[in-house]
Amino acid sequence: MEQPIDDMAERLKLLGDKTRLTIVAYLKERALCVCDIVELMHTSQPNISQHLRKLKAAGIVNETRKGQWIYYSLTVDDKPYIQEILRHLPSLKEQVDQLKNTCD
Amino acid sequence: MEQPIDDMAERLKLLGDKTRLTIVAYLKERALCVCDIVELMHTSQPNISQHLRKLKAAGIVNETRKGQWIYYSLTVDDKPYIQEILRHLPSLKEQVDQLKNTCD
DNA sequence: TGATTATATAAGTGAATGCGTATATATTGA
DNA sequence: TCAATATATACGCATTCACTTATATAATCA
Repeated sequence: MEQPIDDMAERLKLLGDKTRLTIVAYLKERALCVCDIVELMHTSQPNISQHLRKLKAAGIVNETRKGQWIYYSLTVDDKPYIQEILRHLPSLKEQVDQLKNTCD
Repeated sequence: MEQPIDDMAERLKLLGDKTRLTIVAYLKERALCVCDIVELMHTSQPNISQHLRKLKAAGIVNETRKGQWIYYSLTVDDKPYIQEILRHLPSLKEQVDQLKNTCD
C-alpha cells in the first residue's frame, strides 16, 4: 500500500537531482522541446529524455507533440509544495530567451 | 562555486528519502532523542544516527544534549519551501504521543 | 520513398547510497 | 572505577542511479 509520505518522498527525490531541478527551473519560464533543453544544459539528448520520462511518470510534467517536436511543460497546479519549491528557484528567463529557437 | 539551485537540490534529495522524510515528520510533532526515533521506526540505531547526521549537515535539524540523551529538533524557520513540505506531511502525533518515554 | 531531424529506448558502467554488523565514544550511576 | 545505557563511527555489501554510447521509432520534406 502506497502511503502519502512515500509518495512525497518519491517526488522530492526526483526534484533532488541537479539536472532535473534545472530542467524544472527552465520549464518554469515556458514550455520547451527536448532539443531546447539539450541546448540549454550542454548534456546528451538521451540524458534529458530519460530525466523527462521520470518527471512525466511522477506527474510533474506533461508532453505535447507539435510536428516533429515534443514540448514539455509543468503540471504542478495541484501540487502546492512543489509550487513553493518553484517559487524559490532562481529565474533562468534570460537563458531561455536567448534560445536560437530553430524549433519551428 | 555552489549555486543556489545545487543547494536546493541537495536539500530536496535529503528529504526525498522515505526514512528521512518520516524522521522529519516525527520531529515536526516535537523534539525527540535517537532512541525515541528508533522505537518509532523499527530500524537499527546506527541507521537513524546516520540519517540524522546528514540532516544536521544540511541544517535541517540540530541537536541538544540532555544528560545521556541527545534530542534532535527541526531548524527550518529560515527555509520556507521546506516548511511548505512539512505542512503537507501527514500528522504522526498519535504515534509520538504513544512513546513509552523512558528517556528521562 | 528515402534522407534528415527529433525523440525514445536499450544496455553497460562507475559512482553514490541505504542499511546491516561490529566497534568506539560518551554519559550516568552504583 | 566499573557496568550499563545512549549515541556515533567504521566498514562491507547490495541496490539504485545518472550518464554515455548505440540503436530504434517517429515525423517532415525533398
